[in-house]
Amino acid sequence: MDRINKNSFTPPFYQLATILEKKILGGELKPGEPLPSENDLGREYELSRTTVRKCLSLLAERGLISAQQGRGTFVSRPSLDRALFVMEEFNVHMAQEGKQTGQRLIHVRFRKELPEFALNLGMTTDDGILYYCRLLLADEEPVAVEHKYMRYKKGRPILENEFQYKAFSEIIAIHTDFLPVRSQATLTAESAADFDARFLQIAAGTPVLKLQQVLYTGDNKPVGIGVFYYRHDRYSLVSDIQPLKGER
Amino acid sequence: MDRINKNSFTPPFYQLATILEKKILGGELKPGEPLPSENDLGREYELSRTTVRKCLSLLAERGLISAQQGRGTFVSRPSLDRALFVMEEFNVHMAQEGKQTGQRLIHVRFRKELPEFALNLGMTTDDGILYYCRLLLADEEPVAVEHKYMRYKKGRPILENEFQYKAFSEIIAIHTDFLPVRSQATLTAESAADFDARFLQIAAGTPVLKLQQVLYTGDNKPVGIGVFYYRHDRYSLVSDIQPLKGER
DNA sequence: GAGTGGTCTAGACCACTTG
DNA sequence: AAGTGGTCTAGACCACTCC
Repeated sequence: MDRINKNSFTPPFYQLATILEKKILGGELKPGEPLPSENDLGREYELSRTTVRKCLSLLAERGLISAQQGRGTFVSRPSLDRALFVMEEFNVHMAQEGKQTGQRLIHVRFRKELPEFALNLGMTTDDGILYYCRLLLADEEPVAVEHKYMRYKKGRPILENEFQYKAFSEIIAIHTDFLPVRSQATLTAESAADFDARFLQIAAGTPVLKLQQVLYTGDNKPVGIGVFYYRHDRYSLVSDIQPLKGER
Repeated sequence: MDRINKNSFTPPFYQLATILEKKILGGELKPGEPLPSENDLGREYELSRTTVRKCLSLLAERGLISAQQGRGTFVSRPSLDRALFVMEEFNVHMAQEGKQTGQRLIHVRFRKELPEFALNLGMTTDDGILYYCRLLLADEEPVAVEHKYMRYKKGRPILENEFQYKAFSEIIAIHTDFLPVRSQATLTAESAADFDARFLQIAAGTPVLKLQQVLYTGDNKPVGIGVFYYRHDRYSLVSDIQPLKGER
């Protein structure tokens, strides 16, 4: 049996987590089977229950086990066939890849009407809509086109560089009476429309990744919609699920 | 100041989390600003430091704050412009939408060679490759085509229904000497090839969502590759970021 | 050296499940 | 009634940051 080394630089809860992870991945503990109870694990490895629990919650986060009050903690089905895609803001995403981002404002307009898809999402016009559209660049090359629609009262000027440095939800919070607290996003593939294709420098009809984002207030009214079209050859999402870094 | 109700059904750490979340979303605590120290929060709300920490770790998980040892805990930039897409196995995903899944095995073949893209991913042929290809259905309608390549020794028969009920990583673990412990997946858009388009009942060239999954052993050798093509009108990913459910 | 977050302990009470 | 996980407390030591 592996023991906990209390003089190690890696803390006990993490050591125990790698021990248990090894048993699960190695098949010693099979899906559906219960782990020893928290008290038993504490006795076995000479750790307090709090520490055991911290370890188990780490494994649960990673989808390896799940706890059921009153019953026990059980090994989950293999989690390698899942994927987790974290989509950051464009600037952040590209910075992570070491690329310089730029942007070009294509349109800013005050509109009285919303496009049909926005109405279908439950958004209302009210005092009017501010629409803007930007081309997003990475290392000088076009990567995405974004279209934004937000509820807006005329006469509250927005500086152009706000589009650049503030998140959409911030802009709405600052320039309207609405406070977005919820965001729902949908990701699919689609054919590039003529308009977007032109700015992306691709042929119309080329596949693009489409991200649609809807921001809601606390009472679940949509107050902002963003639609992104990404060139499929310059933007993709990556998920990496790996075992815990084991150490002494 | 909001107080903690110790007789409530919602536990104190959760109550405190909603209190702090409200202050952050409402702008009372602005991005970059420090929260009160854990000890101070404990004194202020009459909770132990452990409980305060549990609350803070909940907010940190949700991206609202981040802690820095020795410095303090700080409010993060607005997180509404992020998105989190969790991609489950096909069966699980469709079950969540209340759909019945089915599948049709298109090909199973023992191959001596790998396609070029697989070689580029660092996969080696060795004793040979098992290739199979399935059509995935939801409520009788074609949704995706998957192609799988795994290192494989001849003469270890696989039952057809294993493809149906076991995850790819399980099949590899059972039928080869390799144990996948790491999975890397990439998501993009692409044009449907003739082959896939036919089975998906769409025109060749139609945009599809492409997911490519590579399974690695502990020493980071690829042992299995899966490629999925999803009809964009029948498959999309959804992310929903909402505030904590506040209660008494 | 004072203050911060990171970890750990030992013990307690609760809600839930099972025999 | 016994055992399980869920929550909380009070106190301790450590590593880190900043003055």
